[in-house]
Amino acid sequence: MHDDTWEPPRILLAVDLVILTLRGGRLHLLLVRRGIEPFVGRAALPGGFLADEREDILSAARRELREEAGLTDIPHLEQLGTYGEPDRDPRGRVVSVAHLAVVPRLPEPVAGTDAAAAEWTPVDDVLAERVPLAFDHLRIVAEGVERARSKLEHTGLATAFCPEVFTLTELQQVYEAVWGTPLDPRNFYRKVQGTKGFVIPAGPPRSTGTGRPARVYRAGPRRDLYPPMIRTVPTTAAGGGKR
Amino acid sequence: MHDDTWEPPRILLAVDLVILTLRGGRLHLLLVRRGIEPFVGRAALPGGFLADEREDILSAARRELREEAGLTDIPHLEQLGTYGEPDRDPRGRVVSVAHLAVVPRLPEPVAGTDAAAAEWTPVDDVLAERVPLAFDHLRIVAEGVERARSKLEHTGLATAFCPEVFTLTELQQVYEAVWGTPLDPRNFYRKVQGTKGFVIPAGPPRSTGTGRPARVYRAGPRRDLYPPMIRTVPTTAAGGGKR
DNA sequence: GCAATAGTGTCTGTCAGACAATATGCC
DNA sequence: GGCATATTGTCTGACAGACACTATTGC
Repeated sequence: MHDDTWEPPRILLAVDLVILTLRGGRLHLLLVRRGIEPFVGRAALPGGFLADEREDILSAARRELREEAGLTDIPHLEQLGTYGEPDRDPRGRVVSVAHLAVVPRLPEPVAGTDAAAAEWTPVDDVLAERVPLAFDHLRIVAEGVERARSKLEHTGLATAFCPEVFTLTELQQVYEAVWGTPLDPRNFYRKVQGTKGFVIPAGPPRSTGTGRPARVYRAGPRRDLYPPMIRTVPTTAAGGGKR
Repeated sequence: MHDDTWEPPRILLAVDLVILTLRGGRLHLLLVRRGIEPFVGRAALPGGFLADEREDILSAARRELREEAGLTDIPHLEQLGTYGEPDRDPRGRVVSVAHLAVVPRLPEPVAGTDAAAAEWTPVDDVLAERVPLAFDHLRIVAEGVERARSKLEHTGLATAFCPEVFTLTELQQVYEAVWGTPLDPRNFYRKVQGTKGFVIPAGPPRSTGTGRPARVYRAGPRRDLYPPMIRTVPTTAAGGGKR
């Protein structure tokens, strides 16, 4: 197939991070402002090259999370996909392994050490292309958000958006924000409580200022939800066929 | 963070392929026998390095599929994940992008041009470690098979295991083989036919030698199945709780 | 007719969605 | 008490699982 002198090409390996959280009932994404070419000044996903020959890919993702976003406790971090089109980076052949991270709401827009600026941006603005991104990052964001939406259905990922202890209403708001659909609280309660191991009680009810105090829970050990949470589809206008 | 002379490491990029098919009602996997070090003589996934600096990752996967397995029509090929632990390959730092391919039953064990030998191996034998694999390929296979099982539930992937036209019984056998669960044909019929766009009629019934001839279908345009096909879980011994 | 497989109809329990009613805090 | 939110309960339609029954071929 090749002659004896053929050597496989060596390429640059990067990691990129889709970091999602909830702020004010809306899904937000952490973006950094690029300080160097290419795409100077453009918003981009946090990320960077492998530090050295021996760094593990997941470790690199965690390091970037720390360096660029100041995030140290990561409730959830998983590989999303690998993007390696030959021309995605004008500097040469760069293959990037994208990761999805989900974090609870944090104190404030974290100022990274490496990045010029890191800020939370509403996901809607990014997907609607009101905020242009560098490289092929728009596509990566779209796939990351869809992954998160899908994982909400049949895993306990939703709890990763919440603080250590949370109320069921807060958990419901996670679903509503990520899916963009309102849910009936009563059915939501029944569903969540009927799914053993999804959430577990954590202490006495906590007053929220107004109304009856809600019981608090923490994330349970259950990883796969069955039956899954249902992402209701807007009924197709007239008559409503099945989706 | 680094001094000005720092340069990111350059690494080798490979693609590996988990190619699944059905043979005799059992799920099989294509393996090649390694002809060179490391792991000479050991079974391994088909795969190889990027051909050159400009080759796309997906193209590389298709090329390996052709070169090592002689497969040209690929009904389904998708990225599975990227494996890059520093010590997974004794030759140095190799990062591999694994892909999942699903093909209909083929004429016979294809003899590759590159590989010393390519043969279909029952997935059970691999997962039970009766057939030892090179590198971290066992883990890749496990994740590929689980991905296939999962995609059967909520996508039309099952049709990729079938020839151009097929009967519903054949389609049912795909589910039974991949999931390892027997299904009730009558409920299966009802379910599949109630899912618009999953399969579409293709010509008159075809006699199978004995019994009533079955209607034939081809894969429909539907990609996501809702409601999903159900993978019934063996009831947990005594009393049967929900899973 | 008989064997064998394809395909339909019916019954029943479970679960999702709608929504009424009750509980418990703050003022 | 009055307001606001949390939580429980009930009703109903849709669907999954079990299984009896009919249809269509080869012999």
